[in-house]
Amino acid sequence: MERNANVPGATIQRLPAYLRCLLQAQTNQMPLVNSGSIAEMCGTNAAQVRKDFSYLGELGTRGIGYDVGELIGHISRVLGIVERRRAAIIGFGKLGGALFGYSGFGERGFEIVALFDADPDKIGTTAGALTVSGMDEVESVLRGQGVEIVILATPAAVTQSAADAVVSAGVKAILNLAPVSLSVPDDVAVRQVCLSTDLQILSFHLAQGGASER
Amino acid sequence: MERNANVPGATIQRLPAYLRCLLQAQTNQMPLVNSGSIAEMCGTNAAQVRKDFSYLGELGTRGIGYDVGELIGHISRVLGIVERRRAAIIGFGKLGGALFGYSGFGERGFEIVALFDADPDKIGTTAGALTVSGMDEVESVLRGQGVEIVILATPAAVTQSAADAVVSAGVKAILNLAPVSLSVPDDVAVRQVCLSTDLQILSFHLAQGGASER
DNA sequence: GCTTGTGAACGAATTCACAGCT
DNA sequence: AGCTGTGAATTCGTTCACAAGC
Repeated sequence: MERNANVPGATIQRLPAYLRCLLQAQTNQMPLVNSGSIAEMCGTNAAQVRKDFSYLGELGTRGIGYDVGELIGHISRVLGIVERRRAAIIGFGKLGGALFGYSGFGERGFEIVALFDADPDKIGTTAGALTVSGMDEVESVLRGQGVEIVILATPAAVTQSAADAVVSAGVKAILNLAPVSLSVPDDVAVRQVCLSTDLQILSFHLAQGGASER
Repeated sequence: MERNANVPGATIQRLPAYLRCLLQAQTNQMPLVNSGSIAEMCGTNAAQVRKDFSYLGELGTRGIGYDVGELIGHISRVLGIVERRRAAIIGFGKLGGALFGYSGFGERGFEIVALFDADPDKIGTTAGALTVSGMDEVESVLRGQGVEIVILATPAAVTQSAADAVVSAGVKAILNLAPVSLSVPDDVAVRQVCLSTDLQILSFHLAQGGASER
């Protein structure tokens, strides 16, 4: 849509962290930052920060640094979160419930507008302003609500079929919390989050003795 | 400790996914697999799989493939999860509670042996076989229990100080679920998991139109 | 014949180092 | 003088293509 197609994937993965640091700088009444201070806050290095930002345009002023407010606006625009995106959670168990209760999504550009679960005892119950829907309603509710992103917090065994319903509803972005690799058409973006995986990677570092990472 | 120091980081990050697929193959009574079938299960390609495994040694048999049981053993050994590692959760709110209730850690090499929270109302309460301890006990309990990995599920504002206590206790691996970048000595491995970050990356893909990712 | 293991080619990402503005 | 923006150099990771072994 934009010309951001040339922004490297590795850079995009760091933009949210930059955004977080910049919002904090803004809270701390800092009107300007330079690449060194951003690097320090995010745990990278100054050259990396400048190179990353350079893919987005010429955002700074030589000799001065970057305007915090402008940078926040620019990164938000690139990430497509200038207005909040509508998301849904499928699987309203402990994890799904914890995520729904988490306020961080709202602050970072996302609004949860639908909840789904397979358990008949949960269907029809309310959580906040929402009512939990059943799995047979996934497609219609997602379409009706204009959901753009779905978070899968389902048991592993049913996750692929949930994903299939989500894809049928025309959703193009899925965050999968179940420990299975999904197969979806390749115009659908999937991100896999698996805490066991992260623990195993940490375990490797323990097995090695020394650390150093990312 | 081992000679695995030469295994590239990118390979290590894929080992947990391979392990997951292999365990599933084992459940399905498949005694052998080849690089192509592993690739399909994990969403990579065969050359990648063979190259990754080659860093761990010569694990397969030409013309035949890989023995599932042997591979599982080998990868588990490299990841250092042949015996379960002891972990703790700091921050026993909704998220911490959901993680504690999750059985997947136990199946994948980890045992939760301690819980901590700052809330006086929670301290002293029991969850499963454990009693929730206060933040002033972090260092002593972690040492006493021989905890190797800590999961931080604390509010952002107190996460750095919790991390400091964890580091003081001699723990060398931290999984941080709070949306802040931690600063720790560089012999401590940290992995940052932030769902908002992942949602923002997905949002970028939506903003672009097409997807394609990992 | 089929599948692994691996050098070599290629491509992506990071770091360096300095020219260009303010 | 200070800090950004960026080509060039380097490092890291992936893919290719084929020799080696069952």
